[in-house]
Amino acid sequence: MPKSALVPKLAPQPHWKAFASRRRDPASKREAVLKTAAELFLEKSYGRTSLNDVAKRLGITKPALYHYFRNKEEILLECYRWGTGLIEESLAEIAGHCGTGLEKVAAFIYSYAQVMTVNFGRCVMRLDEGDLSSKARDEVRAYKRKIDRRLRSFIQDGIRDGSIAPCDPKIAAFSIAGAVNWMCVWYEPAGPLSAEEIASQLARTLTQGLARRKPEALRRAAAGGSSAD
Amino acid sequence: MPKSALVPKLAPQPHWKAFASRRRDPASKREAVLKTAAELFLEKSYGRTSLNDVAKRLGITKPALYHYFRNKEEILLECYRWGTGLIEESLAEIAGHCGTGLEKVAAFIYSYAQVMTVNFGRCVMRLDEGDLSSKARDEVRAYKRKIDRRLRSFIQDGIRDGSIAPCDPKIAAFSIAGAVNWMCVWYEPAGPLSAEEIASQLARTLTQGLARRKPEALRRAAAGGSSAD
DNA sequence: GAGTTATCTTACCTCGCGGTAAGATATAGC
DNA sequence: GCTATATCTTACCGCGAGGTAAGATAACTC
Repeated sequence: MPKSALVPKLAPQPHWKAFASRRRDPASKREAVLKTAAELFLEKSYGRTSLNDVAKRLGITKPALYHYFRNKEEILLECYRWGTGLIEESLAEIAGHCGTGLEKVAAFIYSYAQVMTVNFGRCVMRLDEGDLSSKARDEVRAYKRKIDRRLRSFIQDGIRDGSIAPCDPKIAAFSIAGAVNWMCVWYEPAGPLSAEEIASQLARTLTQGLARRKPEALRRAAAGGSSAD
Repeated sequence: MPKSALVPKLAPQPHWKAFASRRRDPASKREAVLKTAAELFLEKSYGRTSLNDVAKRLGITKPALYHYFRNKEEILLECYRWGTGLIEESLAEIAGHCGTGLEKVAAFIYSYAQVMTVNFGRCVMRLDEGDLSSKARDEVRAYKRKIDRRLRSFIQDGIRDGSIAPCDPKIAAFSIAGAVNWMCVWYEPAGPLSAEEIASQLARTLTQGLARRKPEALRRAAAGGSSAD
């Protein structure tokens, strides 16, 4: 199904159909609500997105939404949960890999960057936690802290095994997270850069730095930096 | 909520006094409004900060604010302008320095990070542009693009003069900007890390990378990196 | 096909926001 | 002091938001 070249492309098509009929299929309708809500939250922010906006894009009316969610905040929280689920997945994958700390950090950057190209993933880092109730906010924060701890531990591993230069793991982790999270702001799916391209460039720049390296140092790092042991 | 008695510490002291008397001093009162507004915008976001909140913290009532600003958005825009002014200052300073592209990038990171520890500076990168009218948004965006172009040109200089490894300047600039901008989220003035400490660590990590370098490569880079002492 | 139930709509409520009108009050100039 | 003016307050308006009540209607079950 080719995208019509003339239409600005942001224009809606697919999961509107979820509500085309009144057939009983709560699961997929709930999902449709969530996806359009995530879209709108990213376009206009949570605060400026009304439930009427969400309903209109789905071709229904506001009160219908209340058959699938208790209130507006629950929609937001579910977006967060879906997104953190995605991150969890890709993080679990890395945990399996063994290698130097530096390798694990690079893998982290790579897969985390990919998640930041998916709407639910973007929601996690781009939407404002302040819109959540304090209970839900605690849940999300706990999750984010978990991610942060993991990244820091990779960095500490790297310092220990000699693949990473001594540094403050806290600041290093924040700078990596910041660089990748910033994708939420500038990345556009329709843009010229593919997710993989960005992910690998980010991983390289952040681990190797901007500064030019001597060829042998480069070779060493590319090999995994583990040749010293 | 009980507030006046045992407020945490971020709680206000100084420029509340600006409105203690009704002496005619519009300039400093306007500034006081701006500073408390910036504070609140960072604490609760623009959308969740009502003009009543601002007024209350200043010890006055909402309509009094309209003697100093035409509307809420003007307050926000002035916060942006103040912040971009700060960035402009520190950027102009760097433009004077000559050196390798890498050195200029390091200097950029260092001083930009410092701006991100000041409330008005934080406003520029942390507040949501979507809250501005389209005209004001264009103004702010143009300014941000200017900063981005400048950073990219430093990177391109570095690639040309050999101090920076070949890379996509766009992605490199975004990753640097992201890492530093992220400070807006996690930095706390009362925290254990000083602004200088963070700034120099960021400059080092981003230019040199996480990966350990061979001594000679390190020496070479250190000879060209003025900000990492 | 009839009854039941999930689904969705129309109409409405309340609340807090940004913003305004009009009046009170202190300051500044003489 | 007296006046004029800048400053600030009390009272209010309209709007759009999130959310609810109650009824219409389509889809399933038997």
